[in-house]
Parts: sequence; structure tokens; C-alpha cells
Amino acid sequence: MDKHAARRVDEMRASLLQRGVTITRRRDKTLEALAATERHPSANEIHAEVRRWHPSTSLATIYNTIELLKEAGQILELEFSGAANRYDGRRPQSHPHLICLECGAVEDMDDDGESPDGGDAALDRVADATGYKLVRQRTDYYGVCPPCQAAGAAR
Amino acid sequence: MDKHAARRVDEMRASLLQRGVTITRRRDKTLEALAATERHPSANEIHAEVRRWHPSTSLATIYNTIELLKEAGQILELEFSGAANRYDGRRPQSHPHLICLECGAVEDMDDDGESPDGGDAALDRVADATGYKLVRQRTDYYGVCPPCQAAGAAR
DNA sequence: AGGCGATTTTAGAATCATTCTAATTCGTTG
DNA sequence: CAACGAATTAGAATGATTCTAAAATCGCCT
Repeated sequence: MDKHAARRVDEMRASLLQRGVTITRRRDKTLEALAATERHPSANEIHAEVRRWHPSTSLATIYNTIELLKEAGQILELEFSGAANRYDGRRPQSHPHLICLECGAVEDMDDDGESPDGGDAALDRVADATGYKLVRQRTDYYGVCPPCQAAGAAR
Repeated sequence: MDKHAARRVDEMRASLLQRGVTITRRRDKTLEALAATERHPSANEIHAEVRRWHPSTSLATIYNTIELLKEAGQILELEFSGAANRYDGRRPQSHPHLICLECGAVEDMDDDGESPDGGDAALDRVADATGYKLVRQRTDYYGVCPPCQAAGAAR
């Protein structure tokens, strides 16, 4: 587990505890699975990971924990209608993603620093302009990732 | 039907015809329903609208037409996992939306001019920076719309 | 260690949007 | 009018997510 993952697990735990949520073993493993990967896993993938430790873990428990994390603002949910939702437990603040339409990969766009105009400043500006009370934003870029381009070209 | 709606129906028809798609009455009504409203309707809502004209129309036909429009790049699909997808037939290019978490309203964010950095220029820039071959982007702001704020405050 | 009340977890059913399927209908052309 | 291909239909199938009621587990107290 890299340093950032460890910090994120601590943050998620603290945030849940503060809300009176007990950290059970299954929940803890779920947090670890979420923090450990950059792949933006689906609920199923997290489930598979947690099952390696406790095989009888139910998918409902994963969804339950995800729900708690969403309420605590400790996870980002990327909704898709034709496929499973994907989750980002490493960076719970709104930030842009790259999505490959062929292989389904989801990547963070800017791993360093601030995005040019994607942070809270943008949210405030839009809220002022529109009268909405905004809580988050979503920015995704859809296309074909370099590996899939290469695979496609070879065909 | 306002002027813009009429223009959009023409554009959609032309685009479908160019791809060898025959414009049946049901499809035509579907285009009209899509162009007529700013509400970003769901497939169900379009279905209800088309049924007013021909009550036996099947939901599958609506989805079929939506699929054809997507292939032609003549419609924007906003995916949601917990609710029905919403469609924008009035502005098929990527542009930002405001989404109310309480009532489910979906609004265009900037009805006038260009968004600060949301057009094809941004797509090209991101494509260059990441190596992705990008085809579209999605930017949504999630919050509570003014009417729902008022309703909530009164409660 | 044992027991207790409350919470969590489980397996499976339920839900719901979307897609698929096979049969029917429709429009056009010969 | 007959025949062909495409469009449409109703209903089944799919798949992610949520719900439900029963069983297991937890933290706490003794």
C-alpha cells in the first residue's frame, strides 16, 4: 500500500468514525480496496478484492459501505447507465477523468496540482452565476486510450 | 415549435437521411419531441409525447431512434445510474449542464455564446496532453436549483 | 468468558432502465 | 396484388443496484 493509500484509509476511517459509523473488518477492507487502486474500481471489483480476505462477504455490504462513504464525502462516484458505476476513493474531491470507450478504463486526468478551472473556485463561480447551491461537479473526457488505439491500429 | 426546434428537426432529419436511415412517422415525431423541449427528457418522457400522436408506439422504438441519433452525433446522452438517462436534442455538441439533486431538473448552463473552456479547443488540448483520441466530454454541476431551495427553506 | 441489545451482514428477491428477440406490421416496388 | 426488406411491437432477458427479513456479529457489561 503506497503512502497516499495509507493516508486515505486513515482519512476515510476518521471521517466515518466522526459520523458515528463503526468500522467493521469488512468495512475496513473495503476502504483499503478503494484506496489501494488507481483503477477506479466498480462495486464488483471491490467485492472481489474483499472476498479474497473473507469469501462470504456480500455485495450488499460493499454497496452499504460505499453509501456511507458517499454521505461522508469521502468517495467520488462516477455513474454510468450501461455499465457499473466506478469509484474513486483516492481523490474524493471533484476532478476530471479520462474514460476509454473501448476498454472502459477510467483515469484521473491531472495527477499533479490544480486543474486549470475545475476546483471549488469554478463551483463557486457557477453557483453565483446560476443561483444553484452546488455540491460537486463532474468532468469527463470520452475517447480511446493509447493502448486501445494501438490495438485497433494493429487489427 | 420555436425556430431553433424547427432547425434542429431539419438537421436531425438530414443527418439521418444522409446515413441511409428512413424517416418514419414515429421517428419524425421522436425528433420533434426531442427538439421541442429544453427539459432534457428521458426516453419515457419522449415515449409519452409520441404516444399522444400514436398510442401504440413502443418504448423500444424510442430507444431505437435515440440510438440512431447517437450514431449520427445528433443527440447528447446524459447517463445516470440511479435514474433514467436524459437527452439533449437541441444542442448535440458537448456543453455543461446543471443538475438538481432534489427534483432531477437538467438545465443547459450557458444558453448564450461559448463556454469559457468547454468547446472543441479544450478537447483538442486534453487529447494532445494525454494521448487519448477524444470524441466528447461531459461537464455537469450538481446541486439544488433555486425553486427547490425555496421549497426547502419554506419547510 | 458469557450474555444482551443493537448494529451489521447475508442471501436472495425486487426493482427499474435498457436491450434483445421473435413475430407481426408496414411501405415500397415489381 | 404479391413479395421483399425494414420497422415496430410486446414481452422476455439482462444487469446493476436496492430492499428485505433473517442470521451473525459487535461492543459493552458483568
